[in-house]
This record gives sequence, C-alpha cells and structure tokens, in this order.
Amino acid sequence: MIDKHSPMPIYFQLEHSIRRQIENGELTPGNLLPSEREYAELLDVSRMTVRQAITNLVNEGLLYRQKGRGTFVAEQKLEQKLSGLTSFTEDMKARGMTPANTLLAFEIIPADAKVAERLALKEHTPVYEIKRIRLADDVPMALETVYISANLVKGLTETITAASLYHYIEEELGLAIGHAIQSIEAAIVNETERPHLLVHKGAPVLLIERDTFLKDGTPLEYVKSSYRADRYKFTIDINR
Amino acid sequence: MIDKHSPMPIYFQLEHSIRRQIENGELTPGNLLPSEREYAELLDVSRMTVRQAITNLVNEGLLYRQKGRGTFVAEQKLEQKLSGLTSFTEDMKARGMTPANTLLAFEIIPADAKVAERLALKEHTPVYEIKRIRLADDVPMALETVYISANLVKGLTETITAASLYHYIEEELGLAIGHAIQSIEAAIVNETERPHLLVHKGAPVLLIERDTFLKDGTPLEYVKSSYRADRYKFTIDINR
DNA sequence: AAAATCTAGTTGTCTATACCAATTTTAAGT
DNA sequence: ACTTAAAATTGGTATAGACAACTAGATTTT
Repeated sequence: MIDKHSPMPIYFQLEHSIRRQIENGELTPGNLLPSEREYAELLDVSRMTVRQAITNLVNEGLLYRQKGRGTFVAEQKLEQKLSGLTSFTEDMKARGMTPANTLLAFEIIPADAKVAERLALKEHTPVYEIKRIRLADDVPMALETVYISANLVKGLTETITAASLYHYIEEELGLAIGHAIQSIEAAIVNETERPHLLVHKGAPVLLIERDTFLKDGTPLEYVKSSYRADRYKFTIDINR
Repeated sequence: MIDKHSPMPIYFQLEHSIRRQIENGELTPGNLLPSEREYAELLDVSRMTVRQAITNLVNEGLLYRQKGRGTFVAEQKLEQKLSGLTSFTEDMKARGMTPANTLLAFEIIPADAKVAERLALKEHTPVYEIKRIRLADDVPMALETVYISANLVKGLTETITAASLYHYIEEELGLAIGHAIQSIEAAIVNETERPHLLVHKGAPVLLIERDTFLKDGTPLEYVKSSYRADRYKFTIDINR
C-alpha cells in the first residue's frame, strides 16, 4: 500500500490511499478511521507523517477529526438551487429533511458602512440584525445574518422571526419581494463562525452568498449566508 | 508578540500576528516573509510550530510558499460576473487586463459517462476536448475544459480555438447560443490542476463553474471552469 | 565572455519523542 | 444496578534534529 522508496512522499501515498478507499466505498460517511498511532505502526512511519496525510484530507473536507474520539469520513454535498427565491425552509423540506433555526442574535443596531451601502441607507440608520444558524435534521448547515431597515419593518419580534421571516414580510406586510442575488464567493471559515457552524472541526471551506431583496427597486433586506462548501453546491438556470 | 504561557497555542498566536500585519498593510502582496528558521529563532520556538502557523495561512490563501525561495503574501480577489454569457476574454478586457490562453490539450475523444450526460449524447460518441489555461496579464486565473460534439462542429482547428471559441461558433457557424449555468461549487485544488493553474502553491480553494450551452434546447457545449477562489467571486442579478 | 560549479539559504519531508486535552472504556466501590 | 474514579485511547501541540529538493548568487573553470 505504501512504498517507502517511491519518489512520492509517504504522506501523499497514504492520502491517496484513503481517498481511494472513500471513492471505492470501502470507507463510507460516518466510518471511523484507524487512529493515527495505528496507521503509524501499521505502515512503520512516524505519527507526524500520518498526521500530514490526514490533515490534508481534513482540509479537503473528506474527513473530520474529533479529539478523544477519532477521525471519521465526512458527509457528501447537497445541492442548493439558485433559482430565484427559495427559502432555506422550503429547500430542506423538499429534500425530506427537517429544517430548524437557532437564533443567535436579534438586535437593533446602527448600520455600518457596508450594510448601509447594501440597503441604500445612510450610515448609522437603525437596522435589525438577526443572526441565525440554519439546521437540517439538527445538523448546522449555514450561518445567516439578516439586515432589515428598522423603519421599514416595525414590530418585528423574535417569535415571528423564528417562524419565517419571508412569510412574515410577504404575507403579513404585503410586500412582494423582487430578488437580486448579488454574489457568491468561497472563503475559509474563521474562528468566530466555526463553533456555530460546524459540529466538528475540519471542512474549512464556505460558500458565501450575499443577497439583497428589493421591492420596487428599493433594497428591503440584506442577507449574508455562509454555507458549508462540503455540503452545498449552487445550481442555476439562465436562459436568454 | 508571542506569549508562551498564553492559553492560546503558539502557532495560533503567530498565525494571527501575521494575519494582522497583512490587514494593517505592514505586509503587502508580494512581500517576502521572514524564513521559517528566522521566525523560529526570533520567537524561540520550533520550526515545525512556525510551519503550522504559516501552513494555515497558506491554506487560507493569504500566503504562498515557493521551495528554495521563501514565503510570500498573496494577491487579492477579482470579481466574476455571472450575468448570462460573458466570455473570459471580454471580462478581462473590461478590467483593463490583457487576456491570453495556453492550450493544454486539443483532442477528439470518446465521451465518458459524465460528458455524455451533459451533452445528451450516447457514451463513446466522439467529442472535442479542449483544455486551456486562462491568463490575465500572464497570471493563470482559471483552468477550462470544453467539450463539444465532434459531429456538430466539424473542422475545428487549434488556430481557431486559440482565437475565440465563442466567436467561431456564434459568428462562423451562425449558431446563437442559449445559456444555462448549471452549478457553482467550491473545492480544493488537486495535484493535477495545481501546477497548471497556480504560479505558486497555496491558495487551495477553487470555484468551479459548470456550464452547458444550449441551442434550441439541445446541448452544444459543456464547459468546466475552475477559478481560483482567491481571485474571483461570482456576481449575478435575478429579477422576477 | 560564457558555462559550469559551488555555496548558502529556503521550503519540503520525515523521524522520534513528549506532554496536554477531550473522550471513551474499564474498574472499583457503594 | 448504579455511581464514581481511574486508566486507556484519541487527537492537539510542541520540540529538536536530519536530509532532500530547489533557488539565487558568487566563484571558478573553460
């Protein structure tokens, strides 16, 4: 399995060996891998060398580690459609999963420069800042921060928010919303986001979607959603 | 700068110290960092500890390493519009940069299962496979693989391809193309792609766009474009 | 003047070991 | 049978050193 005299580095060989086992189905999501010390003894290499191989696969999101427990094979990707306006809740239901939210913050704050620009407000205008973790079957999937002008949407409460923000705005306030997805980028999870978003460490890549929802050309709501890139991909259809 | 008795790991402290220096502008893109051994001696820690800090920043795309030369501060992001059909060439010109291509492969091959599905062909149907590196001001920006049914588009030559594939198809063959961006996902660069795509190692995250171009509902062309996530973000506008 | 060689410095890989922190397993005691 | 405490196991951090592969510049040779 491992050739010490190969021109390829040992950690590289082990890395590909494990990757192949995952592709073959010999290792499936959730499976526990041999411990680093077991690999080291089995292959007669240093534990640090084993660690380098595993670290690379953790960075790719194929594996994840848990201190005191072991190293496991990670889950697969889901698909996130980018077809206009699909709410996270609807999306998860469509997949047969149970969506849920955890409210992290619900405050009225003065808009900073970035938020003000996105919502076409002056800086320091009061806005709702609502931070939520989006869960599917109790697994954190995304971190979402919503900004809404406090003047436009009064009387917002935590109870309403927990239920459905979209539903409240569209049905209760009678505001039909035009949609403008603004950007999608990839980034590495930072240490502020990680504990909220990830059950386990590893899988460091995020897909970040920034949306501004418009009503008659006026920005109503600005949403930043950070999806785990190991669980999501975005799909879209444009015809002209 | 570094407190050995802090509850925070040493590598973590150094990592954030360097990150801060980049944010402050004390370190700017292209700058050479002190060598790993210099850091180790300066901070009185092991070189491997310094290495862990730097490795993390390399994985984030903030730094890149070159064997035998040193470690450098990486460049910033560009923006990639997702507004229907914008060619790489046009896009780069609009930014005031000089676009160029390097042809890696130009062959007729039998379609494998994935390609056949995307192009709605039977497996083993002959298709053009064209691999190109996309450069802006001589810096590799993306790796592009194009598949076109060989039966549909005959007489394709390398010369034509080097100029403009889109132009050739639209103007010369009179085929107006409908557009369907199919997916965007994030992934880690693999060792096959890395040497072509990246001048320097590091910055491991890719944004992968998979497009199928349609003509009257019939797939004409399937393109997989791998953009460096440290240089690109996608922007888009959908109104309903 | 050009080419080849050497040298110092850099990152890349690897070893062997040690202790810490979190978790699970085992054993002891009630 | 249950609780508690200890031990074992696992990944996390860190050390010190070694050699390989590569780069750039200086030096020597041709």
